Amino acid sequence: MKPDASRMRGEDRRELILVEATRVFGDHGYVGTTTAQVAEASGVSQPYVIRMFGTKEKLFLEVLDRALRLLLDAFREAQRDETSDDPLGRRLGRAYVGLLEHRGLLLSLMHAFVLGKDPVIGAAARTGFLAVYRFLTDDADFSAAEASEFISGGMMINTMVGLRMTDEYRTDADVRDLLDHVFPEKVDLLLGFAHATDTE
Amino acid sequence: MKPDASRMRGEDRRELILVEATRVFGDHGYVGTTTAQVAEASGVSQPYVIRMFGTKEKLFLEVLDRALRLLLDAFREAQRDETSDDPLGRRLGRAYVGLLEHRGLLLSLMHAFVLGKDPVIGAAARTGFLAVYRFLTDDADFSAAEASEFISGGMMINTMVGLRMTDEYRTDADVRDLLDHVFPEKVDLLLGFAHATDTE
DNA sequence: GTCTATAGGATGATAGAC
DNA sequence: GTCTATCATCCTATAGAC
Repeated sequence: MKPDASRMRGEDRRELILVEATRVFGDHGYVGTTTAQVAEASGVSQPYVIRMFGTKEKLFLEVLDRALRLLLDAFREAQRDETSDDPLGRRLGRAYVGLLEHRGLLLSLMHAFVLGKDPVIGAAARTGFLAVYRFLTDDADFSAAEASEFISGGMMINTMVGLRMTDEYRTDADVRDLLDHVFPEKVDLLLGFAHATDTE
Repeated sequence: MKPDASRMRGEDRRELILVEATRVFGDHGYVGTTTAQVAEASGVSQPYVIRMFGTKEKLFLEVLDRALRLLLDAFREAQRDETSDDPLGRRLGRAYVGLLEHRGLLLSLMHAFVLGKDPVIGAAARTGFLAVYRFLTDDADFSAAEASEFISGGMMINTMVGLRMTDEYRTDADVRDLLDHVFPEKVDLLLGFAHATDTE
């Protein structure tokens, strides 16, 4: 389970730390995460994390950047995919929920979205958010109303995942109702992927 | 501008601190907020904040509790209001956006929603979230789908406010599009209330 | 490249005066 | 009730050895 940071070269190790950082930031938020937590999860020393990324803030910015890249990549692939005859909106929705496989990815973004007050993180968050919006309107040809509706559903999913509704409350009838209507055809996927992962 | 904490009695001062704490927590999040910031914003000493609420965590829980109470109060009043012939959904939507008047209220809730991993805050957040959902389905007679859609719009609003889209980006055409479609009839209200307030 | 040791600065909470 | 002073802890970042 614990990643083996030894016998890895630069690029791989960097990516490993970014993966783990994404998970920890997703669990505890930007301020709530310590570089020591990221280090332990990655199997390296805390100063090494700082050495590699400069500051905790820069590390978080790289996490955000990677998250956005993976998000837009997934969207582009879903758009290209002609094997399904589902409408584009549904394909993009599936791609979005599929991102839950990358633990902490959507939640790290969400944490950034609510830190808009922060000069550095806020600016990055706004830019990233607008990039997604522009993809929907420019590349996916969504109307403004469609894009807004799609993103609303995404923010709802992020919230449900952040609340860990999928963990402890999966037996609650209200939650099942909610999940069923947030994303009917992907509840199982959502439930399967959204499990909390301890990063203590 | 700065509240005058002197010449106030227990209850008033407690409420004042809760108001200021709501604003500061909304800006910086639970972990990102220091009790010293809350104290300074309230015009009292930092140890006094701790004295009055016990711990930072308990203070935040009281902020959440108050926020939920105000939220449900606003919903109940909107439901009772028969002066408008708007449908209930629209009246509730207006009530929700009106809560932006209470600076940091929706954002403090949002910060709690993404901290579901935390044993104490997560539990409170889930309970509060479900209370809102139950109001919509039980009291407002929304279907599960309608409730989900309504809440999705709410999470979208929270995100836009958290991103401070309303502050710096109000000239951006994409943002105007977004805002126009998130809540058409209340964009002005949203823009008017959503201004960041420095709580340094 | 990666670690150990540690400095330097903040923060939540307590003690105790008034 | 409210403040000042302060402690103990934690955390980011640096220094420097290997």
